[in-house]
Amino acid sequence: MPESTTPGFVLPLLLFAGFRTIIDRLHAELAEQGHPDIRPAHGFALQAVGIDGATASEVGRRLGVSKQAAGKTTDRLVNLGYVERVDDAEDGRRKLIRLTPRGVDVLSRSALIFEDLHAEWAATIGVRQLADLESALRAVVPTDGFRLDVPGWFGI
Amino acid sequence: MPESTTPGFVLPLLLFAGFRTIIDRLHAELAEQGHPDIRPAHGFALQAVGIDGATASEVGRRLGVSKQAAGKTTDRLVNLGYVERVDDAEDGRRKLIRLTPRGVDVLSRSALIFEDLHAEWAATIGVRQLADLESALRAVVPTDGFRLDVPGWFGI
DNA sequence: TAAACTCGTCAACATGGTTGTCGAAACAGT
DNA sequence: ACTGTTTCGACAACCATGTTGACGAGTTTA
Repeated sequence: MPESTTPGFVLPLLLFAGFRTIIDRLHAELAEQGHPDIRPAHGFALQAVGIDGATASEVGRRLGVSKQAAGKTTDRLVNLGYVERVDDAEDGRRKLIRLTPRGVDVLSRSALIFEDLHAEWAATIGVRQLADLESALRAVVPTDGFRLDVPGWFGI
Repeated sequence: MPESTTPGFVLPLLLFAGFRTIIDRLHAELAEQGHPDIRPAHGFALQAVGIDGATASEVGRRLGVSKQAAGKTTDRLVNLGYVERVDDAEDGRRKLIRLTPRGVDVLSRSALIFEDLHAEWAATIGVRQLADLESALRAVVPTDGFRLDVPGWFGI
């Protein structure tokens, strides 16, 4: 029995490196496809806004940050042309954040790129191995961290 | 053919969730063991300083950030008592950053906690499955260093 | 010796987060 | 119908972590 034990600190580094690899490739692709200014945090925020739109408070709740932080990220996304704020006719306090066509475009492009990257990983390590990797991760991460399964990601 | 394909965007979320799970548990443990003020970015920086010490420029290079950013992180670590700056007798420009005993303590505690968490994962998904997960990740991540230059996006 | 490089630091700024506060609007209970 | 509570978005101050650009001082090199 070889006992080739990996030091424990390597595991988080590998997980982080895997995440970074995918996200960096995604944003390199997006930059080439006409979205050079989008940043990872923007992607998460757009996903939280979703196809149906949401208020800043709701976005904050979905992302697990304060409504003020969500408001500031929204400011940047408005500035970049990815979302817009619309007054809610039924509730004078609310302002609905809605994806612009450009926002929808970046989300649908992201979905395609994610599929490509997923397929690339499958080609590198094997379809079965990738499925095993995913199911192993599902088993060890707490399930509550996953409200980000936004339908708007492929949807359109 | 079942084709129960996971959507591509789930993979990075799983990787990120796995990383976050480990790092959050690490810091909860460290807080209980007398290091409540240490943050993930500090851990990476202390690791880059290492037992032999390093200059700010060298730490920046190891972490993939500017020397100015490394200097600022060093300021915070000095403030928290984890490192100290020592003038280099041989080179008047340099100031060696060295771990204090407290800095060594947090690194060795972290190593133990990482081993515990690794063993926990092994118990949950199986030793073999964990080894497969690690070797799959090694196959898909580029072998060069890890860049940590995106502030704020995993709670650092 | 003069030029070029390297070191640490200062300054200004961007990003993404936090708390606290506050007015306006909506809601709930008497 | 009035009143107290809650929620919404916004403002302000602040923190942590990054970035460039500049610069004096020390070291290396041609």
